[in-house]
Amino acid sequence: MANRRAVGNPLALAVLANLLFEPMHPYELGRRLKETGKDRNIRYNRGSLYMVVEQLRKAGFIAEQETVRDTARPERTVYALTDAGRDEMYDWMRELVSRPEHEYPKFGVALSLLGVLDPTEAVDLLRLRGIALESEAAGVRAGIEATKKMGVLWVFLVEEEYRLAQLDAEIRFVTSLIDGLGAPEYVRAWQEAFNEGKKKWESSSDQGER
Amino acid sequence: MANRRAVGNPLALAVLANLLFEPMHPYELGRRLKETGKDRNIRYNRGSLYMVVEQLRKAGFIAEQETVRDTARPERTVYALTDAGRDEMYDWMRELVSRPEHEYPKFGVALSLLGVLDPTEAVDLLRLRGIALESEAAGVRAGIEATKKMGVLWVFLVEEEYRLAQLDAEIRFVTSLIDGLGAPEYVRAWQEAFNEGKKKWESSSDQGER
DNA sequence: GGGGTCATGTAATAGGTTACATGATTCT
DNA sequence: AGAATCATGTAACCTATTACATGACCCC
Repeated sequence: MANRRAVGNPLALAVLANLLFEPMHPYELGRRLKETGKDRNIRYNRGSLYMVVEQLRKAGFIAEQETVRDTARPERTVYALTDAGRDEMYDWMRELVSRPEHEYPKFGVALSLLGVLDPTEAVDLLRLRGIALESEAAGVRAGIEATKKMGVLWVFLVEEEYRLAQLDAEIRFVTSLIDGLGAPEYVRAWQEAFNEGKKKWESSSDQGER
Repeated sequence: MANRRAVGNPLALAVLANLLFEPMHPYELGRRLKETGKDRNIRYNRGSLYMVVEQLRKAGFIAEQETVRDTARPERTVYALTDAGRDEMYDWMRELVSRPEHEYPKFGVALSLLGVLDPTEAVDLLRLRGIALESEAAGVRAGIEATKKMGVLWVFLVEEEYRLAQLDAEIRFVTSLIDGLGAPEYVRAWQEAFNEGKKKWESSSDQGER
C-alpha cells in the first residue's frame, strides 16, 4: 500500500508534464529538463531517464509514436502522452501539492545523533554550516533576481522562492542552536553523560573477549 | 567522486553511533532506533538494516564479535565498532553538521511543475496542504512538550525543533503563495499561456500520424 | 584528417525494499 | 491447544546509478 503508483520516480512526473503539449524523444526531454533548470528540483541523469520512460511505456502512460531515423543521429523513438498518462500526471500533481509527505533531510539525521559530538566542537561545525547556508541563500536570491530581469513570470520561480524560504528558516534555526549549545549548563551535562556512557562501556567490555 | 564514502546510507551512521558504547546484534540496533524515535529522521526497515550491517563489516567499520546461541532465539551475531569505524562515524557526523547538502523535497518537484495546474485549482489544493501542515506542526509541538515533561534533555529533541522550524516556514510560504496565485492578472496570464500551448499542440498533431 | 565533444542509447552493477520463513512465547 | 505476535534473518525483486559504446560534427 506504500506505493500504489505504478511509476514513483519524480523524474517520471516531469516526463509526463513535458509531454503534455508535444511528443518528444527521451534525449530531448532530458535536454529541456536541464535547460529549464528543473534538474535543480528533480534528480536527473540519463540512465534514470531511459528507465522511467520505459516504465511509463509499460504502464501505458506514454506510447511510442514513431521512430525517426534521419541518418545523422542514432535512431530516436518519439513518445506521446496517452489519456491515462494525462490523468496520472494530474492526479499525481494534485497529490503532491495538497499532501505534505514525510521526508528525511540529511541535517535531520545529523541532529538526531548530535549527542555524540562534544558541544564545543558542534558549535564550531554549526558556524561553518551557517556560513555555507548564507552563501547558498545569496546565490538563490541572485538567481531569482536575474531571472526576473529577463521577464520570466514569477510562477516559474516559485520553487526557488520555496528553497529560499527553507534556507532562511534553517539559518535562523542554526543560529539559535549555536546559542543553545554554548550554554555552560548544557556543556557540563553533556560531559557527564558522555563519561557515564564511556565508563559503562569500559567495565562491560572487560568481561567480554576481544 | 560523488560518493567516496564506502557506505552512504544514513542508517549506517546510526548503526555506528549506536555501537559507540556497546556491541550489539542487528535486531537490537533496530529495536533501539525505533524506541528512541530515530526512525522519524532516518529511513528504517529491517532489510536495509541487515544490508548496511553487512556493508559496514565488509568495509571494516564494524567487526563480528561473537555469535550468541541461547537456544531460545535464532542465532544472533553481535557486532562491535572498530577504530576505523569510530573515525568514520566522527568524520561523517562532522561533514553532515558543517556542510549543507542539496536535497530534492517532493514539494519542490510539485512547485517546479506548478504551471500545469489551473491556478484556481492550485489555490484549493494549497489550502488543503496548509491545513495538513498546521496539524502536523501541532503534532510535533505536542510531542516536544510531552517529551520535555518527561525530563529529557532538550538536545535530544533538537531534531524535532528543526522539523518544526521547517514546517512553520513552509506554512508561511504556502500562505503567501495562495495569495500570489489568486491575483487576477496571474490567472489571466496563465489561461492565455495554456491556450497558446494547447493550440500549438493541436495544430502540430494534425500533421503527425496519431 | 585526427582529437575532442555532441548526441544518443544500452548494459553492468550496486543499492534498497518487500516478501517470505521459522521457531518461541504469550494470550484466551 | 490453536491463534496471534514477537524475534530474527534470508532471499527475491525492483530501482537507480555508473560505465561503456558508437557514430556524427567541428575545429584547426
